[in-house]
Amino acid sequence: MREKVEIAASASQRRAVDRREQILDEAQHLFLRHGLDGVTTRQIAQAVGISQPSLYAHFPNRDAIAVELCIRAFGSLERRLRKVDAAMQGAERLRELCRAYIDFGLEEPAAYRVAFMADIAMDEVSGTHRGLEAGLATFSILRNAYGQVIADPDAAELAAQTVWAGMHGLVSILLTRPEFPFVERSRLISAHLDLLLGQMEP
Amino acid sequence: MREKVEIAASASQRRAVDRREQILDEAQHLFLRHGLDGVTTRQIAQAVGISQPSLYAHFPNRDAIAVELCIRAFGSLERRLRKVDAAMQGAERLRELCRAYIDFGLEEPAAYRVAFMADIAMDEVSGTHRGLEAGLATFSILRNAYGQVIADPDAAELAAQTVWAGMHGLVSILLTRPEFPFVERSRLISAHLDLLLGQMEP
DNA sequence: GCTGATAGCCTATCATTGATAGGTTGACGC
DNA sequence: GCGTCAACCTATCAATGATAGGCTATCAGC
Repeated sequence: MREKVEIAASASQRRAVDRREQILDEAQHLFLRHGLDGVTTRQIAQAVGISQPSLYAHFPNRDAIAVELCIRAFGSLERRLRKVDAAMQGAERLRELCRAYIDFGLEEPAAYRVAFMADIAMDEVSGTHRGLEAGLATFSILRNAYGQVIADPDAAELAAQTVWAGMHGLVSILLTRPEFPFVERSRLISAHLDLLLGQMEP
Repeated sequence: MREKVEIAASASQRRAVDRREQILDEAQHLFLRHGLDGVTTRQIAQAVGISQPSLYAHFPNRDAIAVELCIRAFGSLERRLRKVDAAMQGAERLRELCRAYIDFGLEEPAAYRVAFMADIAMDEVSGTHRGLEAGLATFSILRNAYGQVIADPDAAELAAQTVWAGMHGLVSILLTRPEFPFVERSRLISAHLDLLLGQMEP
């Protein structure tokens, strides 16, 4: 009897989870094309094929959807970084990690914005620290890579944060102010990487 | 006669300009306290003491107000930079320019957000390139300072853009993700400046 | 089988937002 | 005086995020 209850519950739960995932899929697709502020709950609902209020059975509010997508975005970045992390060593690894980070931002701008630039209420109640946790997990790849090059953990942490901030600056300003007369992009990226990693290769 | 007409016109125009400035003052004050998205046109109108639709006699839409404040923000940053620029020379000047930039971002976060982080439609019609021009004027201070240290203008431009991006990264991530466990702030800033300016002092 | 509970969804409706339409008023040139 | 016009108002829109309350099909328990 107990077993039956659990099976039923899990089946129902699975359906609910499916629908939730479906909502996130469609939301991600829409965000990708129209940006975080260019998508309404009604558009999401229509894409899923349900009514707009039905979204609120799965998410407490619109921001909660954004937080979920933020976590997905970190997941995408994390995969890119892990691939590089596993394939390389030392200074080269650091440089390629940075390059992978920048590539992620420029190739998946919507994801990047949600992850690092969106004004999501990360300090509120609903599962918001999960976004922070996802970010920390991703960041730890960079920190660990620095840990293998810099002995002092504190210094490695500092270096990783500094370099991360530097990369974020380039990516975010390229995304936010594309009308600025930037130097040719690949040159800018290379120069930026040289600057950020210059300390490593004297 | 002609003179009278002109006087009257300019007086009327002056009144209109005053009201416009008044709107901007109140909007700036409100943006400062509640952020760009936390202020409604009704709040601005109430602060000024006029009806909400009356705002549209002075600005085509809400974004136009934001663009004006963006220009004001650049003005504030520009004053800070010019003060440093006039008082120093060489590598020290570069470092203090960067520090002034970072201080601006941290001390006037609302202004910084409007200037560098807001998703204002900078490519639209209404006086939007004025925001870009203001930004370029401000940036030119940094570029010129680099021009006095790096001979090749192209290289100076590249260096200035790179360093600017690096600073922007630190400021913007501190503003956007304050919940991240950053290293102690003054250490982080110093390390970041060391990194960005390291090339200058071998 | 029947039945009561419940998950999942719907329609109807809110309050708030940015924005528009159209009328009123008061100053000013003639 | 009188037309003109700028500045402003009230009334109202459409769109948006969010809530209230009701319908229905599934399913455990008898």
